[in-house]
Amino acid sequence: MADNVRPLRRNEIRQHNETLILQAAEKVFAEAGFGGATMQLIADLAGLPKANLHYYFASKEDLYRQVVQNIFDIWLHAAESMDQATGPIEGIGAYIDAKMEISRRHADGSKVWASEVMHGAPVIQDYLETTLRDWTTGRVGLIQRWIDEGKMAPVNPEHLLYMLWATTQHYADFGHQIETLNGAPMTDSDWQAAKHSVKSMILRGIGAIE
Amino acid sequence: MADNVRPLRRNEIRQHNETLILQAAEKVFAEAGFGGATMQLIADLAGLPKANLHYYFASKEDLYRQVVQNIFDIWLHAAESMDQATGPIEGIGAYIDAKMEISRRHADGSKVWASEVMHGAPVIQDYLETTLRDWTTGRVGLIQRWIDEGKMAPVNPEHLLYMLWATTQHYADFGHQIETLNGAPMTDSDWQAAKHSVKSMILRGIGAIE
DNA sequence: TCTTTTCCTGACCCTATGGTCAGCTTGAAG
DNA sequence: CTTCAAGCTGACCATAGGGTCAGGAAAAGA
Repeated sequence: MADNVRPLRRNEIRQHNETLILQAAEKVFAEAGFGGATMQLIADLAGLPKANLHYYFASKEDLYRQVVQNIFDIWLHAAESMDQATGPIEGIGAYIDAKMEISRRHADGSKVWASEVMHGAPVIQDYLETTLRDWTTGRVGLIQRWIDEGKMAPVNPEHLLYMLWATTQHYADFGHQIETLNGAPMTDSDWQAAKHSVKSMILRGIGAIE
Repeated sequence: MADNVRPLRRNEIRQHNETLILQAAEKVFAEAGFGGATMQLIADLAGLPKANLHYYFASKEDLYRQVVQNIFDIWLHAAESMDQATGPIEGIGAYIDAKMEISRRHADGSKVWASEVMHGAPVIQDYLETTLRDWTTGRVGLIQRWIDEGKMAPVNPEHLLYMLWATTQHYADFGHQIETLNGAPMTDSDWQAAKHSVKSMILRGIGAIE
């Protein structure tokens, strides 16, 4: 089988390498933190010489910034799942599904995000203050409406959101702990069980079911 | 007013400085991560010359290890609150109280712990596999007993524990996000409200109340 | 084919940082 | 008062790691 390395077109090259670097960076930042990550490690993982990283990304910080923004976009996208719902069972159920899926598929990204926030959000502070705050305000209103309509118990909407974030992201950020206690990596059915547990406890917790 | 610097006794000196260094280290590790923390920063915060840190702690890793162990001890200690209870309302309620108090009083420690686990627990892996696993097994049994006795809904005990850890620690680890959304540092009554929200949602979620 | 632009990279630079050490100071013991 | 061990630290070392750059390779365009 011959190697199918048709020479890449110009624009393909750029896109291809940037993606390669961003993926490697996400993993290394997740595993080592910003301070512990080295450009060399990222370069090795991406299979490129270090100088090449600096051709595409001006600095380590610049690279990091883009990784964090990627996550934030994914995060926000998942948030949409909550909107078209007519009540908490669908809305919050779908949001939990979406966020659990992110924890599973983008565990590294989740860790980078967690790390960024834990260290005081040096890079995405402005997003927290604008995009995230707006999003939160909107969702708090939505939840309050559901409460007013008697569709769920009168819980504090902010703290409900925190609980949703905390529980779902925990499966990514503390995945290592979970798998250690579990004695093995989480299987497909483990994830199903986790999702089900989270949904049933939270939906019951807010008086939407039972 | 004269400076009341009675010369410290020998053993006092050691204890005093080690504490000073450990406190500074906890803060710096929390804010910058292991990789981002520098001995110089810790030394400055502790008000000691860098070489002095190396007199008390062999290496950065050694210092870090002790910080992590401190947290782990606090963490385990809080766990005891769950044991003397006769049912989930007291037991889990007390555990939530204790863990929320840790999030408030030891936010830095909580962050160091989170960081350590996120990075694959390079330092406390053995603790996860022994002490923590044992503790977890015990608590799972306790919860299962409560379920069997009809004191709460038949939820998955492991996932309940994860939810407890996630929600309570979130207030420390993501405190910056919360305060940004909140627009101000959490006040006393904010903490009361948080504690109450978490407790009522979880206790209702496991069918222990309502 | 020739020219231009993008892509690529080995070799290099420089600062930051973990760690060492020789020699000093100071509390305690006798 | 002397001796000794514990405590202390300025100066130093070695290396790692972010970043640069000159010049070469390769695609696109003319």
